[in-house]
Amino acid sequence: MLDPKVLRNDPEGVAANLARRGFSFDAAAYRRLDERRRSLQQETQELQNERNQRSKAIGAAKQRGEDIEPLKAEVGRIGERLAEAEQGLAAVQEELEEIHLGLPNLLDEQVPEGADESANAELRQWGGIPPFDFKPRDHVELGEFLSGMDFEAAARIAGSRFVTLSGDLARLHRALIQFMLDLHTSEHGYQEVYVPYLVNACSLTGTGQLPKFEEDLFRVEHDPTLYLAPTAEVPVTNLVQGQIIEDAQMPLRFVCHTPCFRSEAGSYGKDTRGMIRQHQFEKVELVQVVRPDESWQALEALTGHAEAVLRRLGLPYRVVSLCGGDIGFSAARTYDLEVWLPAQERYREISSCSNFTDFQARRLQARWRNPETGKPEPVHTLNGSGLAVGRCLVAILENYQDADGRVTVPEALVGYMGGKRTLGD
RNA sequence: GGAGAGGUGGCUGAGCGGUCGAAAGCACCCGACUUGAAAUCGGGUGAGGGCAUGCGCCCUCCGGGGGUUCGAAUCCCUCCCUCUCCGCCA
Repeated sequence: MLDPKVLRNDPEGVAANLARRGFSFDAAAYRRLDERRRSLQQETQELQNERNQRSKAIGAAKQRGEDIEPLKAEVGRIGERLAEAEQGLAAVQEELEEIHLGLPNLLDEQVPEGADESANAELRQWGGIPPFDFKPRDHVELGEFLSGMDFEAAARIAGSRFVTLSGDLARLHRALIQFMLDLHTSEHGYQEVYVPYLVNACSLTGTGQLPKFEEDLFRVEHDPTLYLAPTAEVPVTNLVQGQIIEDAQMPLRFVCHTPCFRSEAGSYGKDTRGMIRQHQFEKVELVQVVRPDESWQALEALTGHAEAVLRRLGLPYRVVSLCGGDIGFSAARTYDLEVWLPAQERYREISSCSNFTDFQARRLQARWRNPETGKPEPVHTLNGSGLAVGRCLVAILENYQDADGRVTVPEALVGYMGGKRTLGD
């Protein structure tokens, strides 16, 4: 949700900013609607005031033992007018609320102009593009060779866009999770949390998935108030929903491993092969709740924490700043980490790190007590994958393969693999 | 699923249908005392919004929604949540 004062005072400026996303906002219509709200509100409040005054007078008259019947009749008539005004006001407010929940966040100045991912700006690369003196296999082939990655079994169990892992691959998958959690808790100052995987509509509205993106979610048929969480961002950020956080508590840094569930409606042709795009995948998520003046600095730090995972694993990657047309609904600025996949000969997203500024905080009513003003004010929230586990597994298989299809275990994971250094021996 | 108790300001916790936005305590802020601090004493301190934007005036909010009433934190209905006991169960 945008700052209502900004929206009211400068709807044209808001419209200009949102246009960079390709989002059209009718500032003039908004002004008219807000004017109507204002006059209806004034009228309603005047009538409410009048009713309150007269009702109090009735109370006083009654105590004096006077006849209050004529007074009651008079106030009754005000009540009728009031009910009408209140109804009109409620309708306009509902209309405004709907608009407010549908408006994406304002873009930060530094977000590159552009309509789609081709306009994303590369900020840096790490690890270069490693040479192969053979034609690298993709992770599906490697999974078949190593045995333990089974899409057909998953299809029997659930359907398409699922996978089963077994043996060393299942352990590697778990090793990645453990490694990431340990790194972020022991070296980056995050507190590990465990949260519900089913979330309600209020939480999803708070982080911005609802009301606009319901089709991306799985909803529980048995209890339609619940959805499967599409990312830990939802339950973890909602830890601060409705809270007023003391200055001394900040910044809050949470790390959380969860499964993520996405319907992938509208991506029917995309990434149908392999583990890249699944209905269910694991992620280790980083969430920060910070003072407003520290959020840009926090975004750089958080991105660095996600990058550290790739560096420790020795996986080549690049960092891109998403352009206006590619960035998510709630984000003011987003850095994607893209890992190199030799079989695809391209970089693929493995982490997305965003500063949501006060956008989620307003929806969540997550505030801190600003010591300078003594007042509760919206916090800033951030999150980033640290990292997507399935894609990370894919990247390791593809980058660490040899000509025979064996896979070297990255040094950082050997301890988590019980000392095992090579898969497929 | 059955029975009971309860949901009030940052926290704890009072609250006869009318002067209750709400006692008291804690916490916090200012001041006094003190070399300083603690303790003590005095005063202040909820949130959101509208008008004025100089002091200020007004509205809404006591889990959510609906109802009764001139008037509801207080009465009625309903839903949600928390706690205790019983049943079922990983």
